[in-house]
Amino acid sequence: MWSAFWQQWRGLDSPGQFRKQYTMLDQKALRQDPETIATALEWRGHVFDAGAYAGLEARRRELQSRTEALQHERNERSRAIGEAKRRGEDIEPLKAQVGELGEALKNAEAELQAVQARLRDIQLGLPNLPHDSVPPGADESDNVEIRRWGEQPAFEFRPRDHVELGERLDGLDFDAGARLSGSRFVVMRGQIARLHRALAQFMLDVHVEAHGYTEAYVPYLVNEGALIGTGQLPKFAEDLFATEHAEQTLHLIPTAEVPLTNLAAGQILEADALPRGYVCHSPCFRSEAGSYGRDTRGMIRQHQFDKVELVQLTRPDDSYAALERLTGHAEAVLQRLELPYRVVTLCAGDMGFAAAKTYDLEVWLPGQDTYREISSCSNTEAFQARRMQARWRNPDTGRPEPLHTLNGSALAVGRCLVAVLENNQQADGRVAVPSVLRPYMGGREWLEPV
RNA sequence: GGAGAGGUGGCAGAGUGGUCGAAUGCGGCGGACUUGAAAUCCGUUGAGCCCAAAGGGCUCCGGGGGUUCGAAUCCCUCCCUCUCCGCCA
Repeated sequence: MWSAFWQQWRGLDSPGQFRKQYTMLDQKALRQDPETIATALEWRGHVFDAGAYAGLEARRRELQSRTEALQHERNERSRAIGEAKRRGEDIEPLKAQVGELGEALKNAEAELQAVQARLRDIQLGLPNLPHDSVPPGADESDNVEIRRWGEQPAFEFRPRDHVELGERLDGLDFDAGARLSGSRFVVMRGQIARLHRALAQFMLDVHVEAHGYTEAYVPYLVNEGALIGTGQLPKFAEDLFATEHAEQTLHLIPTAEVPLTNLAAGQILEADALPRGYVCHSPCFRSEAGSYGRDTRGMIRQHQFDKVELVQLTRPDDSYAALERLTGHAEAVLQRLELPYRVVTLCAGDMGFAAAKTYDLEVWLPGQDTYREISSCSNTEAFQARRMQARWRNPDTGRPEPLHTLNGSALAVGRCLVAVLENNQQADGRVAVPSVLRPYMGGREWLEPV
């Protein structure tokens, strides 16, 4: 897998360069204070053997010094041969001397490479460090609700869930999805398909026109380099759908965050180019390995779903303010749709691999009588930026430094459709079209049972 | 898919075995000249890593491998781009 990956990653390639690349945590910190890092990682439930790492790191340092000394000697001697040759002297004795050097150098280089590969593997497997403001905890139950918005609708009847509503509206067909592709696929038709499209269009327009994001259209198949950059690989390959094409592996994107964030890969952006924001509507493909039996009913958890994704690139000192803004942009969509929701700060143990801090937006679903995740907004700080070499030129130092990347769903279109159906249902089975969506629905105010 | 050409620093573009991290031009930055600007002239201008106090060293000319004392330069292979033909939305 690795050789193919390196080949695919252009510009981020040489042995000299990959030393610093594809690490998520700061190399210097890892080197200088692995114990502290181990403690911080423990906090989010990851075991890191600091002692073993420090040992490997010491070995690397020794090997690198030795290798570079040998390279230096080779360069010197080769240069001397060149000069002797130009002067017309006999170079055979000189050549014999260097011959022995070659073997030692070859061995040193091979050893160094092996150690570097091991270090890289460890580094790539380490999750991000939680930010100081992240609450401790092991799982979902330790997440902290920080605010609620909107009123949960009071029904004078037993509210139906979206599966039932979708059936009565003749627009959600899970059987057809299963016949075509298998479980966790759905076919939408008619007024529901249109509502789905309206939601995506509406969200795009809000983010472009009101929030200033740049709209993007991206590939839905990406190479392994991109997935390493954002942190899906090497650890979470089983969550992805893979394709083989022309002897290279491409994966279906699990989120537009992957292509969008990787737009900055290998780049050095000028300070005045930040912050930069992208919005993209795309399908997302997830194998949902390990979630057997969970959310099997309805379209809460599908192999394929649409999402409008926000990505921001910021200066490091601005990323936490940007996280608040970005979360607000996602909330704005729910507010305009008049859907009740709450905001939750994920605890250290519940955060995704790349995140330093995450807010989840959970929308009220009457059919389930609970709040369900509809958006996840994260600051990954420099984690992804280091892996993909996304940098900015810091005017204070004049040097290229990793920038910060953020991402958030705004929103998951399928789950949003579910929320609209369930929250806006009437006793007679009709569903009110939120007023902001009516222009996208040909002025239509109601979805009517067929 | 077939035939051909090519991938070099922010861009353009030289370099076909040795002192090349790389000519030259443009762009950028600093300075001179100018009331200011333009023009002109001078200087400067890639990234990463190692040891480190200064300083020294290593790596990178699409990726990987090979030949060689020595590779941007030769060989193999993969990827990408362009032109023509075919096909197609």
